[in-house]
Amino acid sequence: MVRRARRSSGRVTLQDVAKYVGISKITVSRVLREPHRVSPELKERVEQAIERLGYIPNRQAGALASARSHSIALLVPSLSNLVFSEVLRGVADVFDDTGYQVLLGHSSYSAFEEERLISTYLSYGVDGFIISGSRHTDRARELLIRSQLPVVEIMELPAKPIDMAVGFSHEQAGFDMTHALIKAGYQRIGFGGARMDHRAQNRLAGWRRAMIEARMDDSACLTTTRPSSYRLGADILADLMARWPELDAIFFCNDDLAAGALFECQRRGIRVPEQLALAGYNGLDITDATFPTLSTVVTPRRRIGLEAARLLKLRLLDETPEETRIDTGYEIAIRGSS
Amino acid sequence: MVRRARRSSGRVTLQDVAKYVGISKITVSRVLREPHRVSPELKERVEQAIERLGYIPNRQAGALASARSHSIALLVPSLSNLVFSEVLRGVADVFDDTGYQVLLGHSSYSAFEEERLISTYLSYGVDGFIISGSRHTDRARELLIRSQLPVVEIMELPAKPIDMAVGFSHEQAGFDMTHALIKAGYQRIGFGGARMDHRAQNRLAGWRRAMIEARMDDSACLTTTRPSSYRLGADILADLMARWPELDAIFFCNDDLAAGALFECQRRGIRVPEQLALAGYNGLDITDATFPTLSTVVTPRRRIGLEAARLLKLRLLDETPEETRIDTGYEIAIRGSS
DNA sequence: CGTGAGTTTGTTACCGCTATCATGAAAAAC
DNA sequence: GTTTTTCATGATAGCGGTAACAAACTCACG
Repeated sequence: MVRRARRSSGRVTLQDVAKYVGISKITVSRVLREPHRVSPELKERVEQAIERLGYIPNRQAGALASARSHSIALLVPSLSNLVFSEVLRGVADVFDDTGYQVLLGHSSYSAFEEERLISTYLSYGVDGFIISGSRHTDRARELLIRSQLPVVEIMELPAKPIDMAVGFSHEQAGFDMTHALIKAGYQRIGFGGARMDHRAQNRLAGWRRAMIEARMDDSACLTTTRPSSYRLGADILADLMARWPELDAIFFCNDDLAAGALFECQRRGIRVPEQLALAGYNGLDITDATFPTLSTVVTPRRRIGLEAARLLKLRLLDETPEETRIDTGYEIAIRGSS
Repeated sequence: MVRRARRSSGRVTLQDVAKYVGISKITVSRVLREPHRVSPELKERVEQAIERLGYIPNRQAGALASARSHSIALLVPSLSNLVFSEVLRGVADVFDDTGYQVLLGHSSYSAFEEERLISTYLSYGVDGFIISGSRHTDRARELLIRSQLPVVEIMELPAKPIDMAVGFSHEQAGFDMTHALIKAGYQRIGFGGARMDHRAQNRLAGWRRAMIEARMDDSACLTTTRPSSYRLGADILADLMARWPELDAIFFCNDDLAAGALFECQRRGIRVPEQLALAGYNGLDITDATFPTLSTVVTPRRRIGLEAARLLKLRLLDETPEETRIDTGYEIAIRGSS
């Protein structure tokens, strides 16, 4: 019934390959890691043996022996948010063909879950971290610092990163978009937000600062901690318009909400942008596809991934990056909806 | 005494905890894995020591010693496709709090990349696989079979799975949606497709079968291998309408295309569904949000993830699932766009 | 032809943990 | 009271690799 666990897994090991060729296993190991140090003929024979026996290296053993796992962790809040899939693409582009494996984790926007993930990936022996956000639990911070591993915090731009950082100011981006709306002549600008994580709050803060600087009323603000969705965008639009019918523009803390609001406007016959202007945040594909197209803050997600990976890679190769805190900026894209 | 240089990583190990408490390391190990086998007082002291020293287990060492990594691999074609983030959610829901780690890999719709991923995750010593699709390279198949690990193929429903399978027939789903359009009275139904992976081709086949069965013209079909996007949906719509202006309905192989086409209709002043009906595939959130809402084939992505994970988990616990090939079905949702 | 440097291969000792078996003491059974 | 079982803990030997050092062999050069 209960099978006795064998000590040996039955898998082909280095030793098996070595015995097959009639050499020692360290030489087989060298063929895989430092082929130039092995004579061509022997290398050839070893490679054939590997092929014939179907040998697959055991990375756990390798990592244990060398104290290097050749893997890094990329921690994001959400995988269903397209924002982060582009970050991943950037990271993957840099680490492809370097022999490094990118392990993906998602914290569901929870700092505690993030802490757990950090702990998990430390136990996997990752060689470095790329982590979204700069808000962590104290213990998470401590884990990272004590690990002495290279860490890149991305998306935001903390004043004092744990180690390195690549991102931009969401507060300033929120300010700039609001400012652009104001300059375009909109008088009564509302704000709609969902999820309201740290970054969304900063966008809101930017909106508020711009409104106050322009001596405009900053009361038309509706936020919820519920996760963002198209439907929620429609609901928020409805609520905002019910409470502040005089609004002539709404800045949403992300594109999903803005798109959902646009659909709701179409449903209600509200003409965009004539009656009501809309703006989103992130510059997802959809903002460029809807009718009218959506004004938005285009955030350089892929570039953030690329730069973060570049910094981390340098560190992994024991080189010193010229800078360790990169402001990628963003772009205010005024489109059909405003 | 010439002492060899130590290779130790400097990290806190089981041995350190054991020494701190004044016991052997195997007992510390037991506290973590089989706490009931350790006396309560000792357990308490060990736990305090672990806390105090900040011990984090090394999973690679554990996996190496026990030949069990307590991790599984989930391989999907794409992470930017929201279809798969819901599958992941289902899988994660089952494996949360089981001590199993879900390692995510994406093949970018390439069978060769998939093969590479399988090899990589085998070298990580995963205990099982959940793999999207049933089209694999010969070597990938062989790797999986030889590994003797439990494997669940998902999304499609192959006649002869490698091991287990959870999915449904995309051909039948394509047929059913087309059939529903025909029954609703549409006379000239086109098909628009992108990416055209195996599953998309099956949907096309279903459309074609329904058209032929109804003795309708199945020539109005436009597909491309380019990746799907909203913009591409607009382009395909434009091309279809240019070549077959008489079309009164279009079935797209996914929701992104359908939504993009809808936006393009709005742009061109084509009334949906009066002048042209649209239908998508997958039932993403957006289909329920646009105006009009989009008819679509709602695929049970989360459930597929749940069921696949359930089967795999049973296998990992050495239990035998009652069935190893689950047809989840799907739902034809007729909404505002048709 | 001896010598030293460079190249190629091997030996040994771990990495940090767990499987297995062993041990002594306490509890249960006879 | 003795034997058996159970419980709590420990000693030992790996798991499958790699680092560090060592040895054997090559080859150029004086």
